[in-house]
Amino acid sequence: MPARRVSIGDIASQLNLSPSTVSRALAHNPDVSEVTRQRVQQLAQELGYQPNQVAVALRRGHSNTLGVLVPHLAGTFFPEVVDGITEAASQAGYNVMICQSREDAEQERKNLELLMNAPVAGLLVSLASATQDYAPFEAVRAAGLPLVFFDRAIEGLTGEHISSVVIDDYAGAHMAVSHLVEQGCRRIAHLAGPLHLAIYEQRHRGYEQALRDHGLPYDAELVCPIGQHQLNGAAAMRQLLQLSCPPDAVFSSGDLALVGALQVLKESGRRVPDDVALAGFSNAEFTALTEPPLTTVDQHSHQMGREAVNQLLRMLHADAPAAVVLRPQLLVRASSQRIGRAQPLVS
Amino acid sequence: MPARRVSIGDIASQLNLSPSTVSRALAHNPDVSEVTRQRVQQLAQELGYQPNQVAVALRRGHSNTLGVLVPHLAGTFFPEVVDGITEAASQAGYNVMICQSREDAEQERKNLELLMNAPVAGLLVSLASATQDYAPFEAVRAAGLPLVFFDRAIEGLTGEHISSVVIDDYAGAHMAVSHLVEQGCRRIAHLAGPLHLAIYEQRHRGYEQALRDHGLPYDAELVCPIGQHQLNGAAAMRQLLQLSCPPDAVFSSGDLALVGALQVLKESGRRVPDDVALAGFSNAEFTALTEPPLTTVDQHSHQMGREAVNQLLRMLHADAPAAVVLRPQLLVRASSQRIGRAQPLVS
DNA sequence: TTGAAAGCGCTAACAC
DNA sequence: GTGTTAGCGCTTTCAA
Repeated sequence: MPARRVSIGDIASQLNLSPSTVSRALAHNPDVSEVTRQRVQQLAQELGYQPNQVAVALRRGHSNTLGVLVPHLAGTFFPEVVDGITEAASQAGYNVMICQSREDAEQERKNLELLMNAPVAGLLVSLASATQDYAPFEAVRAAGLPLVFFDRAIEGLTGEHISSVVIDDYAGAHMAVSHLVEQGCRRIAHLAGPLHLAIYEQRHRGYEQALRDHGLPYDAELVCPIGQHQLNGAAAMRQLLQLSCPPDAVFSSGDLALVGALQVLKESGRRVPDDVALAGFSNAEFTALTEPPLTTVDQHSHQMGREAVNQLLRMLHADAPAAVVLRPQLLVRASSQRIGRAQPLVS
Repeated sequence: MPARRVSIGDIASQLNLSPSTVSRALAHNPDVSEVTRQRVQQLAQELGYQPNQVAVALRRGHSNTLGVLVPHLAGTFFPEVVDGITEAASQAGYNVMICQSREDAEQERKNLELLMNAPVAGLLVSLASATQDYAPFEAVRAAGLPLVFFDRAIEGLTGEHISSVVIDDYAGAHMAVSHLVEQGCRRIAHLAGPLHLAIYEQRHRGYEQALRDHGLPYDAELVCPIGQHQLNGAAAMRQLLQLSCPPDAVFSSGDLALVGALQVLKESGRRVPDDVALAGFSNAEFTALTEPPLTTVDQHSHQMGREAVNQLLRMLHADAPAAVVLRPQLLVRASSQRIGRAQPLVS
């Protein structure tokens, strides 16, 4: 027989007080006398009183829950961001409700609706790749609900209560490619992602500009716009090796495609990084486990989550929205390090 | 100026009806006349009426939200389980609230409290590794809230509304080790996890029994109880290679330690699988990316999530609790395949 | 077939 | 200091 939850009314009647007094005592309202406060607190403790958050939310008109909507939880990126969100939210006394759109616009719309009715104090959203229609987000804006986009934002959508936290993809790609040039590479291929997605377009731009900044030509035959999967990376690498003048380095917009390229290079007898140097993007877990370990661009995913919560909290305190751009970090590993490295153990 | 949410009262007054009639019409209550129902539905549609779920939950005394509590979202396992949970819950009309205990008992207690007050219709929990005190779970049981443990359960805790869904770790380990024996391995080492955790203890038992079942001796010097990290696996492998009679195969209770072992083997000039065959546990993403790809035991994580929701739904429909044990699947890859494989491309 | 009224548990304005 | 009252939005008796 489950023990019925104890309510403020229960405490009130046991103490011959009114519910309001009990409520005030529990809230440390200074109006209530010290004696009463103590009596109430003690009994609440004994009875194991827990406030009914639903009633509180109904009364207040808002809850202390933040809604999170991510495309998926596969790979390492989104789980790490969510981790950062959870951590920061919990420190600020908020809890977190997580939904997945599974990269589907319709599912995304449903989840938005669900979260708005949950209800939540604010939303943290990373767009599904399939999203074309931004009407559901207009609805969020119309409702005046604070909204922070992270990683994947809607470029045009701004508003009183809309912020964004993204990474500087352009800078990340520029750093990686510049590094390859500094290691002596002169023909740097690019495994691009789908260029209609902003992040991949930016990385491509960073690649192109870095080449120009170092006086190297941009050669379209070195750019492979592929889906970011291992097999695609392998296929693209095979094609690149067929060129009359094959590349001496590869910069990939994703780590998975780069692993495919690495495998093809090793099969074909090329040495990495001596014959072909490699750099990727995302700092996926496995990049540290390959041989050689892969140079990659870290996206500060955990911090992105924390920062997104910060922005949301700011807006909840009626501060102005902001567009935060985080600077990524290049992790140089053996796959790209030609100069200044230790000698190999086996000659 | 955010448009105020439209409520049942708003619809009622616009239509000169009472709130109760509108509520009934919206709920497809057969008592209400067809005409009225249509008028109400239409206006609700036009005004974009969305029920306030908080009010509904307060009224009903329960919500349509399921609470999920996981130790963390790193790696692939828990995200995949959560994915399965989300999918199944959403199909059944429930939404999901996810919390992380970060492997910390105190955080776990707090989150349980939070979810119980959220409130949720039921709980899906995987224990934090640090949890010793099961009192918070007793409280859940006392409250009569349906609870499903997945992957990491409390062995002793049973009750009217407590189910569990776990994988058969013993069988998984037994399958992997039997496979190694069938491939001709006779001295099989074991990189065990911390044996005070049930899953690692079970895997160790499966390892031991598989040896006995094939008439092989159990040799304690081949068993390394280590933390499941890459460096630990590497260190353990180095030690194993020092033995006067080193192993011809390694079964690891985790994939990460196995990667460490693989790297040490390659550095030392051993061939995998010809000199030393390898098998791991978990089917981590990177096991398909190493060279050679690693044989490993898949835990059906996605299906575990779906099954956990099924069990919860059953209990919500007043069915009896159950203890479900999923059978894992051995994925044979090149790291263990000595016989019946294609000849290598390069001789 | 519809309406009036009560109440889920809590808080805040307003009395006293 | 404390109590009274009202109401958040919804559903569900009960009465008409």
